[in-house]
Amino acid sequence: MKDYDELLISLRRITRAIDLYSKRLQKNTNLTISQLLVMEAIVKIDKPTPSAIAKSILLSQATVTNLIDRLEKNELVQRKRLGTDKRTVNVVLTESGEAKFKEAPELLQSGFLREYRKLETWEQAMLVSAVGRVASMMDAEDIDASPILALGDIDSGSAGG
Amino acid sequence: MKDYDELLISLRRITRAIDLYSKRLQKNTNLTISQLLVMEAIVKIDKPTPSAIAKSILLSQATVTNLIDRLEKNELVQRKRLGTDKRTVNVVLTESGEAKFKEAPELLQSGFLREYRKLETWEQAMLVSAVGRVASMMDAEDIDASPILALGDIDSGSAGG
DNA sequence: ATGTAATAATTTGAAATCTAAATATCTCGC
DNA sequence: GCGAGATATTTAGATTTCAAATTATTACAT
Repeated sequence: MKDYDELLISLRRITRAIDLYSKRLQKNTNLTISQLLVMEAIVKIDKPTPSAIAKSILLSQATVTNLIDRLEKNELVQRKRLGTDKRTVNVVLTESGEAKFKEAPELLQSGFLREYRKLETWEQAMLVSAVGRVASMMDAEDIDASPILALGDIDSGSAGG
Repeated sequence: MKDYDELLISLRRITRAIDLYSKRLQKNTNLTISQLLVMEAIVKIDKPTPSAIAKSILLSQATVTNLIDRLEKNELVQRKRLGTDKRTVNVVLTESGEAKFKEAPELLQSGFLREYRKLETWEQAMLVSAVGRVASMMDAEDIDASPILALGDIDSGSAGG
């Protein structure tokens, strides 16, 4: 039993629940959470290029390209080269994309939201703050990338990140 | 701006951090978090069958099969049909699997663990409790997956939600 | 102008993960 | 002993996700 076992399990429960919800959405609406996030970013951001979208929803550019591919195949978004810089791509919602986006479901399980909204304000704030704190501790800059190398890689050269 | 935006972002940061850490582990040790979890389960569980492992680490059976495939290919585990029931498979660590498992890294980023372990006991408990609460709210049984049925399936028709 | 470096996007390759369907085996009743 | 239904596992197919390698274009220095 490690001192972080319980936390680990809770985190796995959360990520799994999110994944399952995403898959359920896909089955019902043919859109996953990630795809919806991309569409939301397109609406929100000023000039929604793949890289800007990636930054705004915390995904790599490659992943966003992939998601846009799928959305484009389903004719919900369209790529356009608009500016003078021909490298940059602007992504826009199609008409059917806008329609679909308007009636899109929430990005978190409605069961969760129902419970969450029942909480007192201070309780909500407490949860938000705790989860935010864990997030900060988790994605803090990786000074610890090297200690791992030290475990199995002592003799060969360091594989830089 | 939705009332759960901040929470959503924190959750995404967490899942991403975990995913990136898993990929970094793979690069350095040729093992992902999930693979390590499977090995840990094999050590911990009495009769580690794929289904028992799946239940213990909160993954589907199919996923565990997949992970065992990979571990077996790398000769870290072995499938054995031991009992009288020839449907069940027992998974055991090979010698090299045991060796690798012994020197395996932690399942959470060492940076996170360092910070976490600096906290006062009550603070740790608070985080664990908060994250656990979110997990419970998230993976609670989805009564809202089929609200129509929940009302008493009056005309046993439309199932799709 | 010409070549090198930087930037934007895409492609490629690998892994994790799920559901649903297929396969193999077991148990029970007759 | 045989067939029906249950149980354990695997296979198939889809999506997400990343890093690294490629491709296309721009910016800058000479």
